[in-house]
Amino acid sequence: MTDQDQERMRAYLRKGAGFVPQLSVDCVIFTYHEQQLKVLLVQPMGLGTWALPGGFVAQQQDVEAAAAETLRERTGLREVPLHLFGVFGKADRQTQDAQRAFFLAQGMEAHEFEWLMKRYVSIGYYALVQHVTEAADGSPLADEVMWQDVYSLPPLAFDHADMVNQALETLRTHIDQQVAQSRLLPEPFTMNALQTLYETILNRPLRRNNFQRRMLGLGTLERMEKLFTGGAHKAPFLYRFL
Amino acid sequence: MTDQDQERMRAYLRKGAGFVPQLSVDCVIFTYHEQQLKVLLVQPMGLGTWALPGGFVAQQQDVEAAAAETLRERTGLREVPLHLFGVFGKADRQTQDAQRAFFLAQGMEAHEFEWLMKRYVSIGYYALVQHVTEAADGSPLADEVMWQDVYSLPPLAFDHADMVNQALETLRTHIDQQVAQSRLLPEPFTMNALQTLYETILNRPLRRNNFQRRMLGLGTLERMEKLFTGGAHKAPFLYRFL
DNA sequence: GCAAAAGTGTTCTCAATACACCCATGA
DNA sequence: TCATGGGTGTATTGAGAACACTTTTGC
Repeated sequence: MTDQDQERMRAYLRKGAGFVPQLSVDCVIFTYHEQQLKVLLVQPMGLGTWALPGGFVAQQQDVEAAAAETLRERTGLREVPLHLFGVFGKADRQTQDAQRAFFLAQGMEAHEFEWLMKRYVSIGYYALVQHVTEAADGSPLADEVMWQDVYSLPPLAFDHADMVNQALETLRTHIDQQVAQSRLLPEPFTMNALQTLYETILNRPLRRNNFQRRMLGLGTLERMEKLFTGGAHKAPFLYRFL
Repeated sequence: MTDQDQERMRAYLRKGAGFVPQLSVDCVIFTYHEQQLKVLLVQPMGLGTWALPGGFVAQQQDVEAAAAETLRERTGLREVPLHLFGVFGKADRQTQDAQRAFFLAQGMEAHEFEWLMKRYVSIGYYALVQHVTEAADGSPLADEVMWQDVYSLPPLAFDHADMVNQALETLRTHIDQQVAQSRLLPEPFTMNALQTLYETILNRPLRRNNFQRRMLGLGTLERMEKLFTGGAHKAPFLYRFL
């Protein structure tokens, strides 16, 4: 959690105003690095559990803008299209104990947050973004923020593990658009690199030749010159998204 | 709006407690009657505008349960699967004027609801249900409740017209499951009746023979005996959903 | 018998799939 | 030269679309 977040959080906890009560946004932010599909996790200070980056919605703020703000603060990324993937509105999705621990971790006294111990409804947004290691202010991501392999997640707070799963399912059904828009791979890239990315997201092997035809059929790839360097074998074409 | 609703509404307005503040659910409830795709609309007492049936979320209530409750009160239907189709969270989606008119229509005095004049975030659910003309208590649907042809809607409150459009898009993409689950047609029905239903929902003509093959290919239809009565021509098969 | 509605068959296309083969490279 | 990775061609399958033909029925 960034300092800025702490600030907003404290302001919310103390003032109890300025935000829409009992409403939050949580973001499942995927990236791809070192052949792994990763999710951005945060560890609110003093709380021993990892969680999704989330935030509150200011009274004058669109709900989606609140999610975008969270994304910007944590990764410095702007103009990234966020997509709704679910609403988490079960009355008992947060236990009283977990909530209390959360507020205590913010350094609050019990009497300060007792009135806040109500159920929260959370709106879930996801995005697939470039791998970044800097927060909005240009500083490196703090210790309490990390990219974690989606296939080996630590225990997460509340129902955040469910959220990741639902977001992942949604990402998979919209993989073509998401990958093309994300500009995730350093261009130009080889077809093999693109295939590995797809296989990582879908978590299953794809057939090389069919994959190539399918990708070229989408009409979003431009073929460029050849690659000579690294390969110990035939030099593959390079591509980039239109 | 039913009496029961009025009651809940007043209680909310007066007590300002018991519900999650600034959060609502709105339901787009589709049915099919007289070869028209219809949407359930309500007209809050005294307000000159039609609106979607909506409600608030009690503190101990799941968000989806709040939507189901609305559906049950208005139509008496239970166990109907509701599906999320969107979140409407723009800060300015309700104008102050419209909100004021809404509260005034409830018979409230200005000083009673002034503190309530805040933005609302609404969770949108939709369902495709059998055509019913009775509310939960067995009484006929009141004057302030009507089924209206989706293709000729009156002006709706707030952003409810957008909601209907989004819900309709979602319904169309899941038409097979929705129609099969809805038990909308009186069984047994002819293939022609089913096709007309599809054409009404999709708002475009379908080819008779291809439609038949596609439907039978779904594996959810059971073919029965013949129909003799009405037809002035060849007697068609009858079907029902498995 | 004829028009209209209903049932069924045929063809074409396209995408997805699976299999197979050739090419280029560097160890 | 040969194992490996990369590029491409081909056959098969199934769904969807478009067209055609036959069957049944009341008038």
